[in-house]
Amino acid sequence: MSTLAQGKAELERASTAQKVADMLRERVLDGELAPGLRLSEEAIGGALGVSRNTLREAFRLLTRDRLLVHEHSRGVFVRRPTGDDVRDLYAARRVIECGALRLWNDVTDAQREAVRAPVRQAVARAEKNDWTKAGQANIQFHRGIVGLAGSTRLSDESDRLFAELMLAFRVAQEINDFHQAYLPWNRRIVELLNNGGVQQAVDQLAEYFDAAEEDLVARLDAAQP
Amino acid sequence: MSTLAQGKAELERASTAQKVADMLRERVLDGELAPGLRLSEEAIGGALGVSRNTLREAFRLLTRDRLLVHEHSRGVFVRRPTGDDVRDLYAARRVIECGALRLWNDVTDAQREAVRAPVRQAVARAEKNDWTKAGQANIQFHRGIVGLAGSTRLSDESDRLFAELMLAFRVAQEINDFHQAYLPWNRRIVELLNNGGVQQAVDQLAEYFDAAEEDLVARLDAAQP
DNA sequence: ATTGTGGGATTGTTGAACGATTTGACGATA
DNA sequence: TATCGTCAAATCGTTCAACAATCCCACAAT
Repeated sequence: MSTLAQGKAELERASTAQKVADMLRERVLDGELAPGLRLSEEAIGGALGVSRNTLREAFRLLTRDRLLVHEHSRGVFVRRPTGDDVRDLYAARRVIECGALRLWNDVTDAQREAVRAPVRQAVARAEKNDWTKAGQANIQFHRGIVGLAGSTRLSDESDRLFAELMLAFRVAQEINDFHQAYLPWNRRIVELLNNGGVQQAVDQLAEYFDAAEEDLVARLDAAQP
Repeated sequence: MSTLAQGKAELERASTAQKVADMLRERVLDGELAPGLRLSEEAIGGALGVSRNTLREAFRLLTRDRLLVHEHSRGVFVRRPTGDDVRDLYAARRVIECGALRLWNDVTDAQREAVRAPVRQAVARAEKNDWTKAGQANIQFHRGIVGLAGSTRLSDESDRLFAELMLAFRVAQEINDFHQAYLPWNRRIVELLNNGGVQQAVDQLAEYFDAAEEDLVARLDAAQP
């Protein structure tokens, strides 16, 4: 029965708009479609071989994820996060992740492992100088923290916040070395959690957010007038 | 200059899809479009005088808000929240609102007042037996709590959670008397906050969530097999 | 009672069309 | 020279019609 349940996802055909949206999302997060770029309906639709109506549905999906911004009669643009956006994002993360981390002692072992494992991965990958994968593991670490809350809605929204943050990293031109600087913080947090110091771990996480936000805002304001 | 900024909102014409979505959202939250109902593209589009394509864009917007669910090649339906949905919703609220409430001593007076005022309103309206308005004030109370975080993204997402919860109330057929039962809780929370007992207020809020969730899930499972 | 098997209705997607809006260049005026 | 209309081109917003793909339901067959 379990194998049947796995096959379910494959059977659920994705709509064309969904597939187009997934493709565009990748391009945006990769940086191939740079922040601020305008996405012409005709050009993109022609290149992808889908009609304008279908493409517009894909745009709506990405607008929901805040990767694109829609301006009336002007078109859709790849979002270019500002300093205020970053402050807003970190205000949300502070509440969500610190709140979730406080549940550490009330969750399953699997949930706790979903926090610990990514840090081990990040360390291993950092030693190989694979900062791209180390950065992905860093994201997984924070996804694991949110997962402690046990709410798919909260996890989904957090994924959107993370994606938007990736855009901000790109604008600030610090995709890789950003995660690098804060990896030690993650290790400290996991150590504190393993030793029963949940409150101290939460404090560390809050400090991390303070430092990361300040750093990112500064670089962002420097990168764009 | 301030008057100019106010007029900005009026100038920003809403698209047809946006207006249609707003209209449908009202109908859904009113209960005029009952949970589980299928929304025919042809029927709704014809009644509202908009094309299928525009209507589909409106559907996408409401699907983002989780008021509608989209099933491939089957159409869109008014969401019918289940017990699991409610548990998920409250798991998210616990983290968000309890986390936000902990910031009580670090926010502006205006933010604190946005928490106190709705409770006063709810009490006044409850005395007049206007439970509909009392319920709205109850929502405002929780919106105020989320607002302590100072993140528009978090507030927007919370609004979606609240809207989805209203749907659950409707299915459980306890729109009005639900808020009534928990009004005393809100008063106690505000009292504790005013007397400096932030941690106790958070504990009270958590208890409120526990009770509300249990109650709602029970009624929901009883209302639908 | 369960399993094919139609046909009818609805959604998914496309392509074209036209009005509305934005944009940028061009020239007129002070 | 700088500012202000004016106009044409490009693009978006919306509608419409059409067809393929899919789902649903009733009916027949075993």
